[in-house]
Amino acid sequence: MKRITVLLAEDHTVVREGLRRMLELEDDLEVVGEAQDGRQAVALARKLRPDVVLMDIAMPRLNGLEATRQLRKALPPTKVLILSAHSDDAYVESAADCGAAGFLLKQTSAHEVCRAIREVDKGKRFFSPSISRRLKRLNPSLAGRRGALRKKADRLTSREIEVLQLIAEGKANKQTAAELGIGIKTVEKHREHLMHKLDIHDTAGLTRYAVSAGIIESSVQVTIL
Amino acid sequence: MKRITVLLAEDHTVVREGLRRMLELEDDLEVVGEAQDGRQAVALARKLRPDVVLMDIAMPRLNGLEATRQLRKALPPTKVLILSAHSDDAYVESAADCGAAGFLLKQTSAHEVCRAIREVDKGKRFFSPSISRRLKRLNPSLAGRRGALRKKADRLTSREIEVLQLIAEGKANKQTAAELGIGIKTVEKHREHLMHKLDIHDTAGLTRYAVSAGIIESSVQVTIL
DNA sequence: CATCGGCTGGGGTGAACACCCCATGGTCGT
DNA sequence: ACGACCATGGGGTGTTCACCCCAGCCGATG
Repeated sequence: MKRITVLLAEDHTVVREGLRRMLELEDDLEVVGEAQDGRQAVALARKLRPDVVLMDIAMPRLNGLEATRQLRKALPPTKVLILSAHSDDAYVESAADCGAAGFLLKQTSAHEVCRAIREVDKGKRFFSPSISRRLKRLNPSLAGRRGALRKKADRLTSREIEVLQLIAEGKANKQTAAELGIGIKTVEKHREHLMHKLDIHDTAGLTRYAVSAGIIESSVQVTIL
Repeated sequence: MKRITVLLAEDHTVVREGLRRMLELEDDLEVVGEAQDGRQAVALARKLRPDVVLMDIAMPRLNGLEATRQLRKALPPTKVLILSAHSDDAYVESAADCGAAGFLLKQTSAHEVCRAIREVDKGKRFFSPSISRRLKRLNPSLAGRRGALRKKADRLTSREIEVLQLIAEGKANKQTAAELGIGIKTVEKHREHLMHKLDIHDTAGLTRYAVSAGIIESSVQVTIL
């Protein structure tokens, strides 16, 4: 019998360890890797090609939603199951847009998490009951793709959101460039575009925007240990 | 040998279950109960009289800090170990005020959590390293063992808070100086003191601090992401 | 096929900032 | 009365940033 390979992406170590234990109790599930942030999750997924990625949303360096978008693009067969503590409309809404196969709340039991992993591995969708209700309320048509509603011109690109998060985390352009493996001038360019699109022309404003948009949390722990 | 009895208070089921598994791997620890919110934690602790309560902060009905205060009053011998995802100053500071014996971040490993439980059971205090640094900054007397007196050592002055707010609002030093009717160099000096006291050395970090400390709101309404 | 947008770069300039030195008053509490 | 802390300043130096110019490559879209 083929076991379902799972990659854990969760920045809280004790939670991640607990999740691994819970999943390892199941014979048909195999945790093949652990990531501490979104960027690491994308990198590990490319390397390990797991069947399912169990992804937290609030993570340093690259948040789970953006990581999901990149992952779905690079590895279409890999399913992403969002596991979030919160169920803000913005989260639930964009989780579907990002191509997530499911959305679970951390209030869910481990048993339910395992069940969800098996379902999404089979190609089905799986949402926590409260999430399903919310989805119906937000988007009765269920067909997704309401991107047309937003102004195309002012919408941030995936790369820009990525840079925005790093700015809000306090990274200098040089650090951001190193982390993304691109040149400083390019980072400056993204920063410039961000400021123009959002009509916010200072770092503090960008940071407040990132917080209120849920791209980061106000109490990010950048320096652990 | 007597085992250390532990009560878990954590509203996220899957996290709570994972924690239980991790603690049960240790021979000297025994999970005697689980609470899904602060009020239930207080009630169960009164009934079960555990040695240590592992308490999350963000919980429904009654938050972990207030629960800790009530618990310490009703059951002085019971030690409370805070396990939080965030390390906002307000949390850390009041955790000590509430009589918590320790403060861990969820970034901590399970091994470290077990160690902390044993330490606080023995009557010692236990803080995550990053929390210790923060405590020293907020209140040096508490950093050492059993400093009961509160000394306002490195707390921000009202002028500094004033400047911090303007920084977080995106004002440049020149604007701030004009608004406060003082010189630019003086503003720079306040900014310098802020960075030193908070150990935060970038505008984004100061802004996040101001948001999490309630000095400003991240009030921008957003639909992106 | 051609166009458009996104991502990637380089140059350059002036402003702003981080971080060090220094000093002068004022107000506390010991 | 003395040190401490605070607020107010000046000088200087090196780094970073905001904002303009320029361009090539690629993928999607028409």
